[in-house]
Amino acid sequence: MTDEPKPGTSWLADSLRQAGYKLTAPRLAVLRVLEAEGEHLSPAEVLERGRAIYPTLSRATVYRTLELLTGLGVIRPIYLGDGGPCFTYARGGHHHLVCSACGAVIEFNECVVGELAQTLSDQFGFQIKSHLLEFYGLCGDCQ
Amino acid sequence: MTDEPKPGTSWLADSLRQAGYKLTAPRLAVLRVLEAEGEHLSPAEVLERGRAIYPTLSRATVYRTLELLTGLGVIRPIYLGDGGPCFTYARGGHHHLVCSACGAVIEFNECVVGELAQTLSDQFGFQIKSHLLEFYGLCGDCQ
DNA sequence: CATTTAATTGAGACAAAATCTCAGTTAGAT
DNA sequence: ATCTAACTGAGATTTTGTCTCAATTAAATG
Repeated sequence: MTDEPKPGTSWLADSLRQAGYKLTAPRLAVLRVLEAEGEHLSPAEVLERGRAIYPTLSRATVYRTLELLTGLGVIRPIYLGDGGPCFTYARGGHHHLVCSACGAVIEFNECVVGELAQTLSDQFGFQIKSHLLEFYGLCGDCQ
Repeated sequence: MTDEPKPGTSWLADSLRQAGYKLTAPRLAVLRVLEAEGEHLSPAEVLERGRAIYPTLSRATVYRTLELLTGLGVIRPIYLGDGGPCFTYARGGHHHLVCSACGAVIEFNECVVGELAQTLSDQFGFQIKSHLLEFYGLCGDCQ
């Protein structure tokens, strides 16, 4: 075994493989970008960074792969500030304070939704994988 | 005093007026659409429905008005499923269960964030106006 | 009520983002 | 090694969002 992980052994890659999708070089490039950055990447950024890994990566493939991963529930599009959608892992929780005026995003860690998640899961027969909790308002500077 | 609107006046219109913006017919058409539907309207839908009220309403005006209201913190863009952004009131809380597979959105009412909101408000000097709590996963049909 | 003025508007050019098509390529099963 | 359905890139196309500018208008003022 080398120190380098084999291609296609990450959580994202495993998700694709287990769902029966092929692990192609263009897809692996997208996965590597998502795994390297992890948070808050727009499709355009994924394309740009992905081409550093796999130069002929096409925009269509980026969108297709993001859609695929979204459908599998392993990444999620979210909205931060005014900059269009970006993608983040759909694992665990994401917690933001978003300023309506300047668009600043503050992350916090308290998680108060665990019990509620269980209740909702039971109540609606919904299998919960992740959550997003955002507060909107005015940051200290903008008040 | 109270946020309860007087009869004949709307919360959105009052927000614009109090911020010093003119209450024009095109803007009122947009407000009426938002107030009639309230939730989850895309800019294209606002334009289409707005033109039923004010036929020459332009796309630019829709975007400008949505941006204005967003800047005032009275509506918020959110992403549901795979569609583009849609707008919803930035008042109180919005609580969704979103299915990663089929895009179904279930709303629920339990609110567990009140105490946390106060804590964060104190901790970050952030004035909180609304929140969004979404759970992602698989709905009963898609499991 | 008429005048004034700065905010607001629509139309359409423009730019950016996202989707679709299709012939060629490829991962992975056999 | 072969086969085949899944996948791909390139670029056309559509959709979405932004910008400009001359014309219009809300509302303050007299």
